[in-house]
Amino acid sequence: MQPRKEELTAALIDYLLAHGLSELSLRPLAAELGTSARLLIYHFGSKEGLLAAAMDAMHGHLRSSLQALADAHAPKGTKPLRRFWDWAITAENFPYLKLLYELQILAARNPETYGHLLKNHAASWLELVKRVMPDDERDAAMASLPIAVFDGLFLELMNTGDRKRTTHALDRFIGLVEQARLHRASATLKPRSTSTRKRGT
Amino acid sequence: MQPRKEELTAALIDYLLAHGLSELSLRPLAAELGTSARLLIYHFGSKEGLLAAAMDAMHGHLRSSLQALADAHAPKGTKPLRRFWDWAITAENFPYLKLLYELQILAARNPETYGHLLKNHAASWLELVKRVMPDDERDAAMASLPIAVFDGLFLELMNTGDRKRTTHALDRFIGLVEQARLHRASATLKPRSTSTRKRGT
DNA sequence: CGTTACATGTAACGTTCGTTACATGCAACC
DNA sequence: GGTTGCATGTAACGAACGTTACATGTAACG
Repeated sequence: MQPRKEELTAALIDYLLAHGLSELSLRPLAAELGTSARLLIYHFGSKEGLLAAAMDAMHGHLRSSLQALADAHAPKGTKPLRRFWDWAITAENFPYLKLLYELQILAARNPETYGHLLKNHAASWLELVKRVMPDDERDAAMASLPIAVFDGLFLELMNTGDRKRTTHALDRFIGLVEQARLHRASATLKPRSTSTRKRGT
Repeated sequence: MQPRKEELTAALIDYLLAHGLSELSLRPLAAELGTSARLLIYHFGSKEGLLAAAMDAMHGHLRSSLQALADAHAPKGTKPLRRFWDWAITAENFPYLKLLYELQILAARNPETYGHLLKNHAASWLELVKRVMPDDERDAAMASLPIAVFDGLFLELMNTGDRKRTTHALDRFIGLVEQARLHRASATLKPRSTSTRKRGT
């Protein structure tokens, strides 16, 4: 790729992170990048090619950042979901994820316009969650739940900006799951009063 | 309101439910409604007025439907969150909520364009959740959690259409909360082994 | 019958959209 | 030094956008 195109792609990403996808227009974009609509088409072929290049670069960035998260050794006792959350709400990563959620909504309504841009990150996230989850919780419904909690809290963070409350709520969820896990473990060790009692009648 | 305008509003709502907000254009809309862009402006004053009228009617519809849900007597033992979910994924209500989520995302990015249309249903939902929640769980973080679960699962339902898995995941969450509640209750009745033990050293 | 109010049709306005035609600069390479 | 290839400027294209001007139809009411 020509160096000029790479420069433009980087600036383009910043623009998209700041302005979103739904009202993107070549001329205002070009004005802010200090170039012209003519050149954007020249470098990227079309508006769709421009978006594709930008989203490709974004996915690359996110993938390497996720890899760095996976490589870093976890502070002991920190739950994976919480680590993922902390990673996601970083000043650096938050705008990227925000844009992905926006894209997901747009793609749900207009697949022919935005579908191409959406690598199936939802599916890959689900696999990621399943990988870190204990075996006894590895069914689709239980894997959906942490993702939904993450999605829902991230949405609320997008709309309210309240990092403290959303993070607190996530910790509550983690606490619920942990408590259930401990409860289940103790019930297995000494199956005394739980569900071994005959059903009433 | 003139009768013709009411007819148009009803048809307009159907169109918006089917096509979404982000790519709305007067002429295609008018063509499908069997009228003209000229008349849409005539009746609604402007495109923004048209959207405002449509969203107003939508909120009215949702409010009365929610009221009906509140008035109906709950099947005994059904958790409020599950009742709300069942209500939300109804064939009738689902498109409305889908549009509200779409609007919320768009408004988060372009408040000046879509902000007006967004009655603060997020806040009112949060109040609703707080109202049905036991006292000991009534802090903001714990109230955020059911909403986030609902939002996240609804998002996933929007994107995958998998009613079964998302509903199952919701039941899992309800189970977690219920289990924690029971656990807490028993710990209160016989505070024997939980947290009364001295911290180790 | 004339007036009034709602409704509609035709046509255009000015703007912005993505895209293209055409010409030109600039640096490197043979 | 001429050729080649990337980069850029100017200008316009046709289409679609929201909106408006102007004329007309229709039915109710005095």
